[in-house]
Amino acid sequence: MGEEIPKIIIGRLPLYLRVLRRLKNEGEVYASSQELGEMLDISGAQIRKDLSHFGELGKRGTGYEIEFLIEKIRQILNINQVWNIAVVGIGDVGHALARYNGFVNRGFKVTAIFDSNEKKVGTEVQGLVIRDIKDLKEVIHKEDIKIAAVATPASAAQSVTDSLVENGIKAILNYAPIYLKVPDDVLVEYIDPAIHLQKLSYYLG
Amino acid sequence: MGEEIPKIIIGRLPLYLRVLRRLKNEGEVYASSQELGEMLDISGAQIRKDLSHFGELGKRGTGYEIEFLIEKIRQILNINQVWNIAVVGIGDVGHALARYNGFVNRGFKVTAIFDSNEKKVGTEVQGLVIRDIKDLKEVIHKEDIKIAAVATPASAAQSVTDSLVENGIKAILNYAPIYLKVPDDVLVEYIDPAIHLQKLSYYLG
DNA sequence: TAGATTGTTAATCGATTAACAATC
DNA sequence: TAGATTGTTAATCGATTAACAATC
Repeated sequence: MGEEIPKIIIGRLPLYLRVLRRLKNEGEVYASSQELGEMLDISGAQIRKDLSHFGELGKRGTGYEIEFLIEKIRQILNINQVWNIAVVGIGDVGHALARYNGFVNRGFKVTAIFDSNEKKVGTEVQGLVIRDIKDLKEVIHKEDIKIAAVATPASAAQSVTDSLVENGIKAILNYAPIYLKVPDDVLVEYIDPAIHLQKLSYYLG
Repeated sequence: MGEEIPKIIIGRLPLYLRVLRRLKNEGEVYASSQELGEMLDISGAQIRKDLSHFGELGKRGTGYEIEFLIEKIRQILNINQVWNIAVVGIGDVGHALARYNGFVNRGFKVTAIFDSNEKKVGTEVQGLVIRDIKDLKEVIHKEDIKIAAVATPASAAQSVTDSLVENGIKAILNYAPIYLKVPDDVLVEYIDPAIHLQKLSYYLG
């Protein structure tokens, strides 16, 4: 129970959740590891192994009860609650994030948006007022925000990150095309479309 | 030489490229594997091992010549050319992609944008006219497009993908929150902010 | 009971790290 | 030459897969 779960397994749980939700929507009640594996292009053995870290979640001979497994994974990932998210930098990407409806029911809600441009501050996006980046401290504490998305230009990303960390942010989704320096107890995930495309072009010869 | 390079190594090359470019901008001429490793939070040994797959690219006692290594990695990744990109689905995400300037100088250029909404078709984004999705075939061939980004709603993503594949697209950057079924010779990379956030929230207890 | 599928062990496979001779 | 750092081998570590007894 107390064992450390490998990061790579945690990384697959959200994918399991996504296909389980789809199956549930389609009216399915049970799913076997093989069935799930085929939908994700991974082996059934791997899915069983991954899930076994969290207890005996399936029924021999039957498979996994979808509704139960969804609830279980939501618990494991701590998304049986809604996390408030701050978005910093309301350019195209920040704007898209603020309006993104893929967060609904997946555990997250953008509740604060920031920019440093005086012309943007005070205007609204999706019913949220863009706040001045100077108000970071106040808003983060008031809204009890622990996760932030950095969508500023690369030049501003590190200093914005430093402010976020200083104000208690523990996890960052970084869209700026640089590696962010953060303390060991702060987590960062990177999203950079150019990086993803560069992986693809290798194989296009 | 003829050996297959592990996918995980190819995945790191774009990151190496990014820090090398940064060092070059800062006026540096040489970088050691340890220095690069510290900037990326990986070991120098791993960087040396990765690069050794492509020849003897460094100088013992000195490190790697930055400009040379950048050029070499660009060659390996096939981004010493510009790939035309099609973006399908011009909602917030598609719009952000069309206007994204992080592609410049990194090997890619959005040259065609598509939507199925008649009200959007014909309007311009970043100097590009939104084309009807029915014109996929014509435009893809005319512009010699091999890579596409899918930024449609989940419900349309698979059928759009099928059309793309039918028309010769070999690599897809998928923003729709579903797993896409494609033939073995077509590559897909996935970007889903909710999935990334779910990985983070696990660690927030 | 017969059939199906889990949970788990052991075997395999692959990636990372440590260490150091080669060499700039 | 002395110092530094690569390229590479061997050792270690970790992840995936195969196989099957347990059991629903």
